[in-house]
Amino acid sequence: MARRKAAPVAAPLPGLARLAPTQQRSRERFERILACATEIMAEKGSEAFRMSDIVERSGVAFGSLYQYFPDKAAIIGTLAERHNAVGRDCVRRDLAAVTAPRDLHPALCRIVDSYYEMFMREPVMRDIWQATQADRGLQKLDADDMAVLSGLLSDAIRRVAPSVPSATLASFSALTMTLIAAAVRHAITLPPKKARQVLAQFKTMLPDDLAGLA
Amino acid sequence: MARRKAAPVAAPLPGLARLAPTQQRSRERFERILACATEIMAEKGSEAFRMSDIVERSGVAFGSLYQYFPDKAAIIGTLAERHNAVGRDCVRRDLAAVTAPRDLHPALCRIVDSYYEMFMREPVMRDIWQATQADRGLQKLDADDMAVLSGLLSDAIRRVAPSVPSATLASFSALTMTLIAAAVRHAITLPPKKARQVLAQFKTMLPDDLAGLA
DNA sequence: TCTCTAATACGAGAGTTTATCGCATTTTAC
DNA sequence: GTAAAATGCGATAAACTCTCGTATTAGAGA
Repeated sequence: MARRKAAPVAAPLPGLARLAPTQQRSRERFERILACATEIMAEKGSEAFRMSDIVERSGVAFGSLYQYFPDKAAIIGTLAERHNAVGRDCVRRDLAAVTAPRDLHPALCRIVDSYYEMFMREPVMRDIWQATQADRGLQKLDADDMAVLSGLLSDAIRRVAPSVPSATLASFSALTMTLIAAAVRHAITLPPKKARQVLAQFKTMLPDDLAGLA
Repeated sequence: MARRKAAPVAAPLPGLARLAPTQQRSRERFERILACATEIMAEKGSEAFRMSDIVERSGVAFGSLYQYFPDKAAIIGTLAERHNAVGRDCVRRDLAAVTAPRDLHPALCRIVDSYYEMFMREPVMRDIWQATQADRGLQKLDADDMAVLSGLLSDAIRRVAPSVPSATLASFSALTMTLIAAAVRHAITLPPKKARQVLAQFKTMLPDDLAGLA
């Protein structure tokens, strides 16, 4: 990071892109930058990902790059946030099916599968995630995402078991989502067959009733 | 990273320190560098950790620093490896008590507690871990550590249940250790009281018999 | 169509940080 | 005491990220 003086375009969301440009052309370039960034990360890994790579591949100059994104972390952050949003949609969808206490365990299992398939479909997600772990500001972004996921799970459980105490529920949800994320990130490092086996094992460890929460 | 020409001291372990210097004085400086690095990380976080900070605080010149460590990652790697070794000792000790299948669950619970207490005793471990996650080479170091831990668990189970198939056992052990690490890293972000509650919840999710492995 | 203004684009180079190299100093061996 | 090996040093090369003044382009109004 070098010196910083003025924000030339508009109020930036912390760690994310500057406010969207108004002209059509620039919106296209914005997307082009993100697309190139994704390609480069997929090819070279998050570690070797350089601003100069994006300049070279996208044809967008340094100055322009920094008109769209306040810094390098913002590019990674924008990619991460898009993927996180996809993940949140999966979870929302899988939890929507919970209408009775006994639906919970199957729903958690579906989330495990959704998450695993999402990572397998977009291997670059792993690089993006690693890049977010490397930056304090971006770690917060993932922490916030986890908080939302945890909230979604809490809401689903509350729907079918209103008597569970709030504090217990919050702790349980956060832990469960953390473990699901950890298990899936572990699984994607394995060959697919092993991965399925490991995830099956993991599903048996997920709670299949709400007794522990009472 | 800049250019590299020759390894002036000796064959470096990848990601770690160069081979130990022979003289007493230099061995002391080596430790001094690591001690300062730990302090700086604890104070400023892994993100803001600079080689120039170490030079300033330790009084060791740049050239000398790089005589002991091939690069910045090696300093972090050396710290990480030391902490990992402590963790492995905990696990070894806790698993040594397993002499029958029913000892397994209590042993896993003890590991959870040992790990949590280790992190609480040395908060800088969290920064060191984050720094290792930020570097591809160091990620491997943690992966290797996890492989060892997983192996220790496999050995313990094999001792009391020789009939469990190897492949199943390996998958189970790797998953279990991964989940323990994830749960503990989650817990240390919480206030201690909540953390205990979450870890207690987690322990109930750990398998308490070996039926699932048969 | 022309013109004016704001938005967008540009890239040399400033500012940081990591890492090296050749020479100076200290330790060890004999 | 002296030669050789080990260790110490810091200016500076190299690799980055990010900025700033200027050039170009788009779009609204005449």
